[in-house]
Amino acid sequence: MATPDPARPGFALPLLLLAGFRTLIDDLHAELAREGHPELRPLHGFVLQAVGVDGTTATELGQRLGISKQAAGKTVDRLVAVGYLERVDDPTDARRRLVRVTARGADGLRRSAEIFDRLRAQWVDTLGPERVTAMEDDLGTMASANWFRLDVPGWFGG
Amino acid sequence: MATPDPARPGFALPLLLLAGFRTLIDDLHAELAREGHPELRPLHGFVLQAVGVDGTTATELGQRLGISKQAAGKTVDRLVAVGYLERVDDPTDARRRLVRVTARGADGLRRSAEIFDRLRAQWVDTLGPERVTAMEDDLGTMASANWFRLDVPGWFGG
DNA sequence: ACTATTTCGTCAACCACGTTGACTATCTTA
DNA sequence: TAAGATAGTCAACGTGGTTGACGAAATAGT
Repeated sequence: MATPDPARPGFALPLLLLAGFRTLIDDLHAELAREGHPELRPLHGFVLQAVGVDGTTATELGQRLGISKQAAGKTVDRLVAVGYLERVDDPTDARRRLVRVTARGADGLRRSAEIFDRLRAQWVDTLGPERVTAMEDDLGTMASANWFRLDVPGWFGG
Repeated sequence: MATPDPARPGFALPLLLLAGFRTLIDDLHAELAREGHPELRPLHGFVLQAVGVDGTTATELGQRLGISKQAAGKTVDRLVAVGYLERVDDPTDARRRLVRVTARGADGLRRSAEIFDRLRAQWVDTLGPERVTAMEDDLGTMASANWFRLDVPGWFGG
């Protein structure tokens, strides 16, 4: 695995994709920690993004992330505990508890986007703009069916 | 996120890499389940590969995977329970318990390699051989530092 | 208007995977 | 031979996931 067998080329591709993803995510969170967001974990960015500016409920968040409402609720609990999300009562429906991004959450989200832009720029510097856009196009072609499925830990156990 | 903001191009790249990885891993395990290995989870392939044909110990496995010896030991427990690994005493060192891939484990590993080859061939059919090798080359360039770090759940929590 | 159903959130129990700390047994070294 | 390093395990805990059950509140049907 470490040195892929040339007779077994297929094995390198998933490893390379994972390594590329990890590189970006690790760099993102190292920089986020430097910029005042050390508690932000890789999953949190996806969750904040899925909550969105309009807010949601735990049940709908679960649907967006492809996980159960209970799992979504627990994840919201953790984000609330570190100050990135807040829960407010829905005045029009006493069953619902609206989940909203706090100012701190919005700051983390904005910085994440900026850092990702800078990281992509590094890839462009190294590989050239054509190769990066080609990679994005090709991955989009191959992975379009999985675009929305973000139940990331789900495919690694559980 | 679902429709990446063109003004924030950086955000699409990690999502695409993740989606590509997931696509391959999901397809792999769907096919493995069809071929008689439904218990094999995404992590298991990495572990089997890291054990290798010569076997290892839990401690060394942990070092190879970038996780603690305790975590490696627990993962070995699970793989032993489903028949993919076995533990044998080391005749030269009573402290050590050699971890070896069983015949069933070797079968899963062999099938995984074959399936990955077929999946890569699908990518070649869709994208053309040049684009696939370009993607592999470029990812290898960008991600070379992370090649060995497979403590996958580690970057998602814990 | 009243019942029946659906929906939302939560609790509880459980599983997979990771962590650190402590401990025993064994091997190695001074 | 005593001292130190190493292998494996146990325990407690954290994160992230699952299913099942349940009460409270909204909605639908008669």
